[in-house]
Amino acid sequence: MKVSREQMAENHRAIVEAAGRLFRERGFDAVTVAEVMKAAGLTHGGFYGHFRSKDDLIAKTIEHALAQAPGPSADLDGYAARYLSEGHRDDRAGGCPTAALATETMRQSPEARAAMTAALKRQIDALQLQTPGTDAAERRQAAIGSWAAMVGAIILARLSDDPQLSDEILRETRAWIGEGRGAAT
Amino acid sequence: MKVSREQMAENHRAIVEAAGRLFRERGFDAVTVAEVMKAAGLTHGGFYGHFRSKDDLIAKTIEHALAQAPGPSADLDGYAARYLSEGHRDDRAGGCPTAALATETMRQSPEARAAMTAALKRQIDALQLQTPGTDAAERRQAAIGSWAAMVGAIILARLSDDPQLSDEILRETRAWIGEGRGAAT
DNA sequence: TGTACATCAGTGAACGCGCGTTCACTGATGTAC
DNA sequence: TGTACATCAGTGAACGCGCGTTCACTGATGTAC
Repeated sequence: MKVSREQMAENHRAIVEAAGRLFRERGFDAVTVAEVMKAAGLTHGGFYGHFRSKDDLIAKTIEHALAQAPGPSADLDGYAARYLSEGHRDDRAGGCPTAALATETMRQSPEARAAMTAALKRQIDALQLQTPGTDAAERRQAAIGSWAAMVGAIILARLSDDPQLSDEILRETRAWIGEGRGAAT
Repeated sequence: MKVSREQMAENHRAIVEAAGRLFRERGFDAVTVAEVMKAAGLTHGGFYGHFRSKDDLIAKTIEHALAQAPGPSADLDGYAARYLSEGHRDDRAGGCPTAALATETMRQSPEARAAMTAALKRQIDALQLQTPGTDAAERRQAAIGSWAAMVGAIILARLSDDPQLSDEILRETRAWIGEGRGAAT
């Protein structure tokens, strides 16, 4: 059952996309190659025509998901409001790859970790551009600090089995970031 | 080879302690029951005399590790300086259980998640007490915001394969948290 | 206090299941003429 | 443009390894007398 070149490219994309959602939702280890293939509408045997190994899929999936993730195009507060929304918290499968997979990626292949680091640098640079203020060092500090707070808050909000606490973490971190940090110095 | 009651209690403690270090270092899935028992100086067969299952061990280990973790006894800045130190970043096995295991614990048993949530509440309350300011709501906001930033920064610093970026994240987040947040309002 | 024996914590071989990976096969694609 | 055939993407059965879990056994503990 050979398929056309276009169909094969489309299948490849479907595999990476399905893996991206499943990995973010359940983690690398809990998702099987067969599950990913099934979610992509294929059978598990064809997997090795697309990837060298599950580790290879993981690395490629991380790169793809990070490339897809929307960067901060609005102002810092607007971005934080979207990032720290209940909608984002509840959409782990479609949300920020860093928040969903950072801890596990540390222990993956060097390629996977390098892709995450590169995305982290891009994110900090992009946030710095959206941060108000004239002093570049000060804006970089605010970019790093607020990115750390956003990632930490989403993780803690998802962790909490108490919905009120979860909402509070999002709300208060949003307010804390927007509190005119730079204005204090 | 029956052992004395004291020895058995000591063995139990050794298992939980070894599991705590191994889980924080490599994650729940990558650590085998046999490895934990070996690290505790025992053989794998005896495991089920101490725990009902690996999941049971995970829940008990999380509770134990969280109970052991030192809370913020100093002022907020002093605590942040220790938490965001290079030493803590490099000691994943002995460091903060939340930073090491939060993402994976979300998908574990309800007991494990509940233990993490309880620890999160305790941590926020304790941080609030160490936060300067008179307005309680404002201090709680600072406690939540800075805890999110601390957890996020340690995770991002550990993720980065670029040592300079990693150091910078710790340093700038420390400075950002200490920037006299409360004084701005 | 000393002795006999029941208990039971720990041992290590074995089991069974699940998952990553392989492979012989199928049949649609796409190229050569 | 139409036809014959080589290619090769996808299929699904099978393999083998590793890990959680079980179990018959061992021998030290600790209790009954």
